[in-house]
Amino acid sequence: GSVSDMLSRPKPWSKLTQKGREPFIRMQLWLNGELGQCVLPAQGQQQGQVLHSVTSLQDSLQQGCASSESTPKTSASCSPAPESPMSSSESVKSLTELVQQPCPTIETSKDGKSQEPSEPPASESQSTTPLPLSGHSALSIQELVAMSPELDTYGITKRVKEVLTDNNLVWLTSLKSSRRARKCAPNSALGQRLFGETILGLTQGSVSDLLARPKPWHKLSLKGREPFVRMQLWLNDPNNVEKLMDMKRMEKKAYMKRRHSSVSDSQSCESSSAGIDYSQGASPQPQHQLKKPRVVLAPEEKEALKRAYQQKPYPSPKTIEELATQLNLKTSTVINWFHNYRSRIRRELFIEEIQAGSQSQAGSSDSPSARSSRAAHSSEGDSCDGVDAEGPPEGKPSGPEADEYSNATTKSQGGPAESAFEAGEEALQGARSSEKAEPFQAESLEDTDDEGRLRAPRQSSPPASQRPGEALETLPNSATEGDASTSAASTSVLTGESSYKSKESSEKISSVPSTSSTPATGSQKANSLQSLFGFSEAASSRNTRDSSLRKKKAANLNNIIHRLEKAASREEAVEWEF
DNA sequence: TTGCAGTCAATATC
DNA sequence: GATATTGACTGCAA
Repeated sequence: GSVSDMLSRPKPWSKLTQKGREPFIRMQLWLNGELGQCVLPAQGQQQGQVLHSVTSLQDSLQQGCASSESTPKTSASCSPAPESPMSSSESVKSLTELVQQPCPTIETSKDGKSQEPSEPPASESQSTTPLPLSGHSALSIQELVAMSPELDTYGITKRVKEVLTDNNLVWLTSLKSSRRARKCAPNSALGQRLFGETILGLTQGSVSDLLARPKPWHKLSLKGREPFVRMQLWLNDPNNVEKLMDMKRMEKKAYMKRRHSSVSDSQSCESSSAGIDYSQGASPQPQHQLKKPRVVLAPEEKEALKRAYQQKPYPSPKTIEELATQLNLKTSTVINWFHNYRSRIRRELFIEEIQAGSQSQAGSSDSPSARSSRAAHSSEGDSCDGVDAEGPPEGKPSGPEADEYSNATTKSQGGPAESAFEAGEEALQGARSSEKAEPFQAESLEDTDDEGRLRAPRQSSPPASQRPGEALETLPNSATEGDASTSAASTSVLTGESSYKSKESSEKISSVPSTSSTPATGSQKANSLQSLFGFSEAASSRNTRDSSLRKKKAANLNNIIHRLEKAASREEAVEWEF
């Protein structure tokens, strides 16, 4: 079915995602008949710029089949060529790299009209993929990732941002507040988009996210590490900026050319139905109709979801349904929201930790990644992980950080106990008096049929006293009413202090060995990688207590609830309440 | 089945 | 117009 659809209704190259391009690459490979010849021709100046990657790509291709790690199921259909004897990742790279290579000769439109000119920036930018693999062409990016030492993800992104901003390639939020910075921003900044497309193979949004909220190395999967390895390689490339500048110039040139041609050909373009120019921003009507409108949650809905999250980071399906019903949202939307929120909160916490750490360790290039790694070798008592693992001394007051869980989790919702629901306090003042008697309880959604706890009319913003989830704020007060076993848990959940030994802690502990064992010591490749990446690692692991406390609290809250709930669901699901 | 990692892409924000 | 945000999706693992 997919094949039929693809053959009858191919999407233009410029509209295809990397994954979507894969089948066309495969078809092209198949059409070429010989994988070694399937290196897609680079155009003009781009060719030189992609020389390295093309060379390595050819190396890879000549090894054999261009299978894809991401699509192992289809690798059999790829080509009869044998798998590379060197390593599977060689062939893995080939297609992955291919997808990022220019493909001007591939015509995906049915009428044979090349789509390439329709969006030169995309195709051209992708054409370059100037992975500085020179000297390492035998290594695929996956190999590099797999064998790379632990990288300082935060440091890398910091340096990338510095390099880009120093060269006026991008301008970042941190600079936005400065008018001077805005003035300094180039008129046509190269930006995250081109950097992402050419260097990382990611979209602008992903790049932005990645640069702003890098995850620690030890928490990244192999795939997740890839962009950082690419960034590191790019940083190591002495001509990185020049290449990007060239790219920028080419893109601008192509843009001007396209614009010029589009103006002169506007008539024909408009009249062309088959060759609809998808990339011109004039999305075709049929496609537009097929598009699902993006769901945008209203602030009150978000608030309600956040409150629900604070009660139950891992709501049961029934709770989700209740939430969806009462917020008039799709169940999948609520599910997605919880997934995304949990995921993003974890990253927020990491960033906070970094920032707190960097503040207390000015001038240090330390990173949580590095810290966690060091902690594996350091004494438990004072190391970051040791602290994390052990948590704060029992009963030790958290002091001013008591409300940082919420700051980390919702940025504005106060602490888990008294301050846990301070967000929107003013708007909710009335609610407290009027509806306090009927607090929202996530669990109660499951156990009762109470209505009116979450009223979030999608069309209009309700008055303060009727805002959805408002009654949630009273929930913590009821949380200590559980039985003895739950009481302790609830208390810890509410205070965010005790019982810190949470999943997060154990996760971190378990992650330590993995990070410390990343490189294969003694391996020549590993050694060369060490020199290749040349990352610096600071030696300090002190003063991470404050930042780790935040992390502890949030992790504690989220995971204790989840674990206890799971345990409870096995035994006394009905009685379990917070 | 559930949760997560990673990512895209539409949209909001600056 | 560039960047930030975020809902949705895919693939994977437990």
